[in-house]
Amino acid sequence: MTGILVVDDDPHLLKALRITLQAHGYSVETAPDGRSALLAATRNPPGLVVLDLGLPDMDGAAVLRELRRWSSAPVLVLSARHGSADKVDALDAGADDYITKPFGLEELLARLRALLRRAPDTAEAPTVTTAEFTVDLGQRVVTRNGESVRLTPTEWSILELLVRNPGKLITQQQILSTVWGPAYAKEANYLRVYIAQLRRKLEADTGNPRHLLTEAGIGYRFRP
Amino acid sequence: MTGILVVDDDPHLLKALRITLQAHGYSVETAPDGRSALLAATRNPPGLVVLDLGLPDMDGAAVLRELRRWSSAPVLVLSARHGSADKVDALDAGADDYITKPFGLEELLARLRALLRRAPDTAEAPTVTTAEFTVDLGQRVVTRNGESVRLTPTEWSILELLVRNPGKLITQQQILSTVWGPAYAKEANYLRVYIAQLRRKLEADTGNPRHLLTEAGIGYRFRP
DNA sequence: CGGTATCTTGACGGATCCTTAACGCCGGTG
DNA sequence: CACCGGCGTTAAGGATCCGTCAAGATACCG
Repeated sequence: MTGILVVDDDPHLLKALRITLQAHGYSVETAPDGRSALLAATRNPPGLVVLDLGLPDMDGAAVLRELRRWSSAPVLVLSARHGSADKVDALDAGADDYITKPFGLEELLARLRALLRRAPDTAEAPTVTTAEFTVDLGQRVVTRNGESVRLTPTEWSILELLVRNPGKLITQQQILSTVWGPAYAKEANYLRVYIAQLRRKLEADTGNPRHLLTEAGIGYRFRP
Repeated sequence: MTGILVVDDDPHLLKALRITLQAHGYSVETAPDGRSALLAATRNPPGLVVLDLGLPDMDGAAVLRELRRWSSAPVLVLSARHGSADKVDALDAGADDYITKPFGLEELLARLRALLRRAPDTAEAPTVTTAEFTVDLGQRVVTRNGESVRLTPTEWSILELLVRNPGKLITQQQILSTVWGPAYAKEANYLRVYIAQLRRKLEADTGNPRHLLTEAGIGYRFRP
């Protein structure tokens, strides 16, 4: 769910945009002026910014330049001014697109899609590290002592579930029903086999596991 | 010096754009219709495309889609049509910007700068190298032992997808749906055949692949 | 219209993975 | 101390998946 920051001093337009964008699956934040826009962007970095040029407190271009000092998020500029010089200034100040009011919502949405299509994936590649091995959830690689470890699909599913909830206790039923499906919630045998295989591949001392811990009678837990 | 391909059926506009763009330091190629545009783009991949929607031989959107099959260069669409639906269609077909005729040259140039600012540097070598072969993503050329390797379009699509994500595991569904389309997500047979062909052309020991690795039950992975 | 390159489809042996069962260990319980 | 349930380990069978090959279908080009 991409986060969009909408900056405009017209409350009606702000409300309309918020509703429309949220209806299309975006997470929306709004700001009525430049100062609060920069504050909001710092507090919760957006994936895209819709910026009106006519703000009460500061020049839109100034907001743009300030934002560009640290953010590379795409910026779509709204403006009531049709002049060529205004467009050139905004685009050269770091804006990625420029449309004039009044505009069609469909066009705005299409331009947002085009901009987001280009944007580098803000989706971070989480990689969990322990003293003995590292799990790269993005690349789907497990490394131990510098060498990559071969995991079967089932082994990976279990490890991923545990690693995505570090320190948290996952019940056997949870593992079984997410990996094999709800119908297999009673097959605790499977788990014993696969946990053993994971330990053999990842733990130094399989007898005394340090990261893949078992809670007798309940489930398992991953300790970083 | 970035290469720009300008596609328009109006000779006067073509000439004016060529002169203006060259004056601003771009290298310009022109095409009067869709067919020759695709040909020119294949022969000399441009860093950006300016595309008129009203072409004599084929629909502009069709040219766009065909181009997008292999090129990720930014596309700026020109059109005489102001309708919202036209803009949405073009943008969703893969265009990055859309301006209506008549337009100001200054605005066009500013929008080109904004697009090129985002585009991955074609100047830097988008070429991936392994111990045994090199893949030039810009020129669409694969070299092995100093000799260029002939790849079919399908082979190239698969290799490109894998090479653009080095070390990352790509599932069979991902490959099938990006290369053949989402409807073919179940045809794992195709993959087996084409992966075998790629290995025969690129790997020294087909039985022990060193770069095109298979992850049983999941997908494939490219190791640099 | 003929020829070439490419894509699709099917079949087979071999490798990998999942399932299942059996056995030993440990801690708790009566 | 004997019993028992839960867990770890191992290995064998069967199911699934993969690599390979080749023939037929299709698209492309002169």
